Amino acid sequence: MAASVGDKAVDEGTASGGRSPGTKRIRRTSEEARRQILDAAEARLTSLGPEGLRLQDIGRDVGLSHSAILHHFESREGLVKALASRAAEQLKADVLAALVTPDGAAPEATQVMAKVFEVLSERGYARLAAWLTLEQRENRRHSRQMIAELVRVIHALRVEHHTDADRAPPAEEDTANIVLLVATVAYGDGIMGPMLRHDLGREDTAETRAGFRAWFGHLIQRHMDDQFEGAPARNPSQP
Amino acid sequence: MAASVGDKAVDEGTASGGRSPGTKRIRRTSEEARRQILDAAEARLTSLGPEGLRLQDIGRDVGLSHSAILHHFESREGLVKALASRAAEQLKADVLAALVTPDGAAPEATQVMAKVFEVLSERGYARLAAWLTLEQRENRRHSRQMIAELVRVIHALRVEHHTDADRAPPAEEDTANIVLLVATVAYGDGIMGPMLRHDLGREDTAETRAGFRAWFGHLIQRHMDDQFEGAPARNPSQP
DNA sequence: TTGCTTGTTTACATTGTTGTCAATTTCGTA
DNA sequence: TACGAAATTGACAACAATGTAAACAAGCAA
Repeated sequence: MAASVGDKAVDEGTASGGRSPGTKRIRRTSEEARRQILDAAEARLTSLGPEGLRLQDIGRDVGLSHSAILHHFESREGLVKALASRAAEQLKADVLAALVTPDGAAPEATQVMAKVFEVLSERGYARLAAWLTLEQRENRRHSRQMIAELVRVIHALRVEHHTDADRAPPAEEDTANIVLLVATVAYGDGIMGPMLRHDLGREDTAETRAGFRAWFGHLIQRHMDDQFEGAPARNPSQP
Repeated sequence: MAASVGDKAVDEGTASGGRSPGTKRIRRTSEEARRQILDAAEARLTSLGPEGLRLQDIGRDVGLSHSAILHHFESREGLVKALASRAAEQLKADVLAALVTPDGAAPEATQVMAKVFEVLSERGYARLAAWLTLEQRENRRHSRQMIAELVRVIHALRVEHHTDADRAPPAEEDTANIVLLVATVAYGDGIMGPMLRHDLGREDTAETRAGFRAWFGHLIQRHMDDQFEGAPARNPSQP
């Protein structure tokens, strides 16, 4: 995410947000202004939650009056819509990018999974999406496309790698369930993960997060590989 | 969840909510009033999202003025705190109840899992908790106790059922990961499940929800049983 | 330079929400 | 029945947030 929010308590500024008086007003291009505003809004939303999304506050973050924001987005509603739209597009782009390897080879399923987690869980999109979902005002177009694509690509990979002739190839529904599970876990982890880890007595560090992801990854991988027969009863979480 | 919210567009009522004028005012006990108010608030929160939590609206739902709500909960903040507290306690009670079988026998892990899903995902607690988490103002005491208890009980069950002498008993960390995973999925499913299913082209019916849960249950069960060697490569989602 | 476009601001209107307070109703009880 | 405690209300205060309108200024083009 971008835009600093931490400097919150300090500056008074004018009543309607904006830069400190005396300084020259800076004029951005329309796109730049929109980008900055969206960045700040996103930062506020993920760090402070729903209540953090006030036009004056956002304006103060980027050095604009709240009126300028209204000028660029028509209304607060328009800002939220734009925010949802951009987040969905970025999410889609990031995840689908993980499906394309530089050399054109087939991507590893675990790699894709890691990317989904990184974008959704680590980078805060899960919280954003959760909020937008709770407010029931998002646009599911991008997500739908992405999920379908994911199932398609991953299932193709599974079938391709399925060389064992005396066993049935995986059903597409199974792949769909896997994708559904991974997405669900990534969202759930992004939203409630820190709390749950805390409740478990674990710290919420990069290590513990990665540890859980790895354990889960093994679980999925083992299911996908169907290589249950030779696997020892070792615990994958402690190699 | 209780309290109807659907009858929203219709009644005008007085400015500050409450019953339609002319009818006698009814007097509840303090506990009853608090219960009704919390029910209505909970219903609004889960069905309408964060913005649905306005004192006047809640008052209108239960036939009270918003002042009465303030009288019972001091402030809006107090109401939200009480809401969080009660939800957490109910969740804990419901889930822990699933750990105690009527005949004193050990509970089935899948039963417990089903209960967790029912309470968290089906009954709307996940959305509630998610909102409270996004607002970062919940009380984690109950959850912490519950999770620890869950890990303890389930791990005891695993060790007890672990009769296979030539294999290492499951590590407690593995059990913790399982609980973490199930909780994460239950939350994620409750919050984003309907959307994700929709994105997958599935309807969000009791069947599709149950189908996914069953598939996931098998995955977990198979992992816990560690019975990978003899299992055929059948797809558990289509028996 | 002149003039146009448009990002930007200031001041204000409007609306909605929480919170306060005194007055009123209801019910249990002395 | 009368009294008192407590639930409930209605009107109003205080404030915060969105939205509007007119004026200002920064850049670009003729």
